Amino acid sequence: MISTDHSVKEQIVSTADRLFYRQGYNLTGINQIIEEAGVAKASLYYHFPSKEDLCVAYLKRRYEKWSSMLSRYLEGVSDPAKAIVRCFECRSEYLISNDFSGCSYIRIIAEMPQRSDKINQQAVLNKEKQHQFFIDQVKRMKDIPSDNVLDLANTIYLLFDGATVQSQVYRNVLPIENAIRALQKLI
Amino acid sequence: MISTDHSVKEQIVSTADRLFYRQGYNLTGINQIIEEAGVAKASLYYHFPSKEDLCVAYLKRRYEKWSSMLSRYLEGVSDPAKAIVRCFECRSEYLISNDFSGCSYIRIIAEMPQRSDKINQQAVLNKEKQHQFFIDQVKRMKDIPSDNVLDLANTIYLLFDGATVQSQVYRNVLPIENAIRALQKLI
DNA sequence: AAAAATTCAGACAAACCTGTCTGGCTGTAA
DNA sequence: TTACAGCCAGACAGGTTTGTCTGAATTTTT
Repeated sequence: MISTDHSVKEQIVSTADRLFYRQGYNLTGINQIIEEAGVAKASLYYHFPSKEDLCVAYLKRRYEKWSSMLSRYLEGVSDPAKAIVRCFECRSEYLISNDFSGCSYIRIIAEMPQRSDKINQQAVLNKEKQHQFFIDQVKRMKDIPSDNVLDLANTIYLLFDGATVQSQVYRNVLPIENAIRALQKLI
Repeated sequence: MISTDHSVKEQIVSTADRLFYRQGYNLTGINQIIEEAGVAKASLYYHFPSKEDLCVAYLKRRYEKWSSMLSRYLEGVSDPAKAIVRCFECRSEYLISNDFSGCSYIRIIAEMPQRSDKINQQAVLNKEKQHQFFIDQVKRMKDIPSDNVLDLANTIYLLFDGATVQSQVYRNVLPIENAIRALQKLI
């Protein structure tokens, strides 16, 4: 039960993750997912009641991938200012290794503008975690007056999303490099 | 001939503009467009060979709308630093009056990741015009060393896209206000 | 061994999609 | 008057979509 459950369900999620991220949610059909995953359609609907639920699993998976990659980039880094720069450097590698597909949370919101459903809630939740990361780092920085912490974190967060989106648009990491230069004047 | 031609084609484009921007390109069907526009399907395909071509017209229309709105915001403004702030204030009203649908160029690229077609070219072209606006304004600013012009313009451009995207995600204009605060420390 | 959970292949339903085509109507231009 | 541009309604083709269902096989748990 454990090994088979893991194998089939894992195969479905990882295939959906790859296709949703590369092609977009609306342009990826269930039939393509099951074909490339090598599983039966009934197996997919056994684990996920609907495509929508599979999408939520996809967004969670994206966060896990980003999060573990970021952890690797932060190994041995104790200075919070350095950690923020490393986060942007991580973003650069993340986008390169994912064919400049941008931010999955932003993209899913761009694709499905109607709100109040599971998908949008998960996307916004994930984005808030990114926001919180910058708040946490700035709080750890010395000589930042406490009433400026949120402002600085928000500015960094704006640069982060701007750089991610522009890297997707132009298909290169120059916007990330621009953001890092801007960062270094701020912190 | 002139009035009828204008009336029907214009009706198609303005309806497509509204629906593509609100619902997204892939979730909007030709049938919904012709129904809400009150025109025949043959009329739509008389003016536009394909949905793709209609989308290009939509992107051009979006630029016209943004551009004319920005011009109103810049009336009587001669100081370039003030013009940049006004551009962000304009963005705030633009997003509010469009139900926080974000940037149509970014969204279309997010929806259709495959490149080298007319749609992506038009989207990138429109984004480059936004970029160029900031470059032009920064160039007009006094006491900016010429080798810092591009860096400053790029930073502002990053804040602009970051604020636009986050306003769409969170459905409010707080990110724009954050960006304006960051701006005022830069210029 | 019996029961329950998991997986399979694939048909099927009902709805949608883009784009084409038929055939006819109207108004303007030559 | 003839010709053509513009527009109409709607059928149609050929494909796609998500999700359901059948019925059987396999694995795991009890």
